[in-house]
Amino acid sequence: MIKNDTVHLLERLDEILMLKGLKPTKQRSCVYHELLLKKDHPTADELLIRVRKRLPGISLATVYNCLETLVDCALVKQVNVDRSSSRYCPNLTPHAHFRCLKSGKIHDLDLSAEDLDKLQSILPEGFFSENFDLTFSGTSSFN
Amino acid sequence: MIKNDTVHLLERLDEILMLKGLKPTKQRSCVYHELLLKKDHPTADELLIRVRKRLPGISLATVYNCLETLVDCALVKQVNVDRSSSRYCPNLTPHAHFRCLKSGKIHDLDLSAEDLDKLQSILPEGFFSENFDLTFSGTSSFN
DNA sequence: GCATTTGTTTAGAATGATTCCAATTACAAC
DNA sequence: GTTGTAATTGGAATCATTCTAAACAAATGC
Repeated sequence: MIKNDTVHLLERLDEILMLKGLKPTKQRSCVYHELLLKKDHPTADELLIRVRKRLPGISLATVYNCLETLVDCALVKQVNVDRSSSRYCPNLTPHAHFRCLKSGKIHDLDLSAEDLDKLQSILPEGFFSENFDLTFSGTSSFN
Repeated sequence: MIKNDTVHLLERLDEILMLKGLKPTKQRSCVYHELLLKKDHPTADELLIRVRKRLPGISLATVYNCLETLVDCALVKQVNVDRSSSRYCPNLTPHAHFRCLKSGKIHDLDLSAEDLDKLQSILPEGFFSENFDLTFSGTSSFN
């Protein structure tokens, strides 16, 4: 059975950091922990406020640094919608985003293997995609 | 037969502006014209340089204003990839974007009705999309 | 144990894209 | 022609993010 809970993910962070020659600091751990706790899509500012409950002295620059590290470690995805602040998301399963124009909320839409095939099939010859970014906007009944 | 050339599109701009109670100015016309001339995906800066060949006195603020108006008139799409400068695109047919990680170029990928259906089919119940934004990144043999 | 090294965090300054603002300018209607 | 309204302009302001230099912390070698 695959352990997939917060504790396990936090351990995994430390392992990955070590492997990359980076240090497992409490700032990195807390930023990641806070992201895992509430899987909405917070901005760096919002995350700063949450993380400061545990680490009152942490700075915004550090939150940005930690997030950059987490993205480099492929533990977190950076979500950019329009030109507003980047949002960060610990959901690593392939998914699209849906932005509700009424509530402003961003929902994850998990994608099946079939969905992924559909997306791949859109690519014409000569284009090789490593990554994609799919964001719908409209209205959702799940606010 | 549908007239679809630059002249026609420029006339259409003026009509749409009039209908919206906005004025058909030479700045708006030139910015749109320049976008139609070379269908790459210029940023506001790049467009400023091009437009200044005809309208040497135009300011960056005006280029931004004109682009905003064009986007409001649904004649131009604003393309945001990551957090870099917005790019502007006069291609109104439904399409996705492909960013080549080698050349940095952005290619339009035109989408068939079938492709659009595939995208729609990704949406779960309760989500109603008015708009989508699909950007692939990877490598392309068309540089 | 203590000094050294190296990576990390911090606060504040700097940057870059975009928007705002107040003053002109350009038309259009009277 | 004067008046009114919207558009343009240049520069200032804003916002998110990155940079910088100094302080800090943890690991290593002595």
